[in-house]
Amino acid sequence: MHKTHTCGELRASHDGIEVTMAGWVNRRRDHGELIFIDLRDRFGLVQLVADPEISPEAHAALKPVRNEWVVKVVGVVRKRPVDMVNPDLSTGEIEVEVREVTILNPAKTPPFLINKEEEVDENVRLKYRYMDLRRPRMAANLKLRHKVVKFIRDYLDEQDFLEVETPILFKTTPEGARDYLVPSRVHPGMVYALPQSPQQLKQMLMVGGIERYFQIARCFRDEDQRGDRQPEFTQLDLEMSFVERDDVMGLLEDMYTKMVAEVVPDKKVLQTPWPRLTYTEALDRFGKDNPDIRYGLELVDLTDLAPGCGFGVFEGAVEKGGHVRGINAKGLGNYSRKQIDALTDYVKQFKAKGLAYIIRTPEGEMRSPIAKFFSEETLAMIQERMGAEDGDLLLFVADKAEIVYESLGRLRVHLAGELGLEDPDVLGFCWVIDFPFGFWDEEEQRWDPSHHLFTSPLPEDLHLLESDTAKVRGTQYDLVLNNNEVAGGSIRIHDQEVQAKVFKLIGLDEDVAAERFGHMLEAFQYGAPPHGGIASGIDRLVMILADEDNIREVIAFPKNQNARDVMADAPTLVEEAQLEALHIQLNLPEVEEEKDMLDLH
RNA sequence: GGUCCUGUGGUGUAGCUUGGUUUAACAUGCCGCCCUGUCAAGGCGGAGAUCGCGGGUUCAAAUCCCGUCGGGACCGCCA
Repeated sequence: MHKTHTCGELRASHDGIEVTMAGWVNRRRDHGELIFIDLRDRFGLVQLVADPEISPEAHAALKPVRNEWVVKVVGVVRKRPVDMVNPDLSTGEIEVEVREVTILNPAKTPPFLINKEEEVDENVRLKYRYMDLRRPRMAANLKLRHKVVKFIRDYLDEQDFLEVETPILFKTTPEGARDYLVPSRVHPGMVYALPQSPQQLKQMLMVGGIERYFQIARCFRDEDQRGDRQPEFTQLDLEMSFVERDDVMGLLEDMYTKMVAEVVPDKKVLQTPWPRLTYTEALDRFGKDNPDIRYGLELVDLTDLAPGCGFGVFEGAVEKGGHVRGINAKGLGNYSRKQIDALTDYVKQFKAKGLAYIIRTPEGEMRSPIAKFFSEETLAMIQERMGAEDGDLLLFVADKAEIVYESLGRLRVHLAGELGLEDPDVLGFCWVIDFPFGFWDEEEQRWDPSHHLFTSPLPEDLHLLESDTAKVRGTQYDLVLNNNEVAGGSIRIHDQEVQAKVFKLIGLDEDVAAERFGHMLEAFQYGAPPHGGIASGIDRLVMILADEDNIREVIAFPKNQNARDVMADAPTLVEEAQLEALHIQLNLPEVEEEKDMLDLH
């Protein structure tokens, strides 16, 4: 070992001992004769002092040393005089008097400062990611991520789960997201696909008698990026046999509640046990199936007041079967016309035609372009239902139900941001259950499962599966945390007949189903236990626990929005010989071809 | 595929609206000299940007216009 102690562990009690330390130069303060160096490793910072009267050789050796050089020193721990203690440093009571110096590696001037919290262009950070990882922010995020995963592994191990690895090279399934494909050399023209999730495999493990399985699984989806989406990401994937949905939900709830207490003890879980909302309730109250329950601003249904209310927009929407709903933006009664116009533009992104409003100024005046249409009674009833007081701003959308939910649900989150209602130290976990089993796809003329095609309907709705599909609810459960879906699962179909009916509903021919899922259908004929499970996005979960708003901040080597690795510069063109071995001929769009040719030079 | 935002020394910003006292400013970093108690050390001096790229308008462009490339946010997409 190049070190006897880490840079974070020396205390006053080590006074007088000889130590060997190694790390990176975090900062140097050169007084000419006396040189101070803050030496950094993953465990902390320690002050080295080079005094030419004690060791002229060591002093001379440290003279040329600069930031981020890697050095090893032998020295003696000295307690600092009381007035020179640095209370901001865990090792601030001592310093190390340097006797010998070895330069393990000099370093070029870093592209950005490691020792200073400073916003740096993300492209630069990603190009020099190995430097970025030395900074406290990334180091802390990776440590937190480790702790989360470690807790999960320990907890599930104690609950008799087995961690089983499943293949990365698997079979393409055209359902769901676009697959990443891997061409086969041995089988010309054929491909493997990287798994979008180990869904089928974990169900096969249940047939295999594993009973309790989990995996910290890498998943791949070839879709466009977002702040919370990467082409490859990590899921806690788990599956259990002989369980019902309460068992799976209960397990995850207990595990994450304990995990939060241990890993982020400063954060507070909003409510225990976690609230359970039906899909319908989530939409009615929050406008979305991934609600942020940390604050109010809930949607208020005014649909029943619309007929004959006198305001044509409301009446018309309801006549066409739509809804009228509102939000009381508490305390925004001082909003200007311009600010309200900005809110209107915001909801128009989500296809709302407009945003009606009633202002109650803090002085008790009412201002509204629509109030004049209503009778006194209706106006009073609207305000009463919305709990309106002086100083409030009432906002309304009247439209098709989906548009009302989407626009007000988004507006609610937007307003909460403006009002500063999103407390990062509060974790608003909640379950959303009783999802519709599927949604009718008008274009494709078939049912589209709201979870996936192995999700079992609720047993009590099973008899409606073919007669009244729209009324059937699934066993799906989603775990939502502060506006993010962080887990989703279901009880699976283990009955071939039910599975066959579902395939039919979603428009999968029997022979197509057999080709794609024959292995599963066959397996289910050999004694499949009832089973269910859940998958939880680790990146998203850690992102929230780390107070980051981008998933890239909790991934060591993420890809950018164009799915490029800017450090290694992947993806790249490939040698002709490699393509030949894979029996592949390129058919590039003309413009792309020119661009790629240029890239080669 | 679409909408919006963005690009100025190594890094972070100012300047751009209203073109010309700009020889492009400030902070930090970098280099050199001085300095024995600093911990964001200090003092003095210095180097470093043809303002992403291309074209246009103009007597004159970082600044206005068009195109293009890179980055980001969002929509579509993500069973």
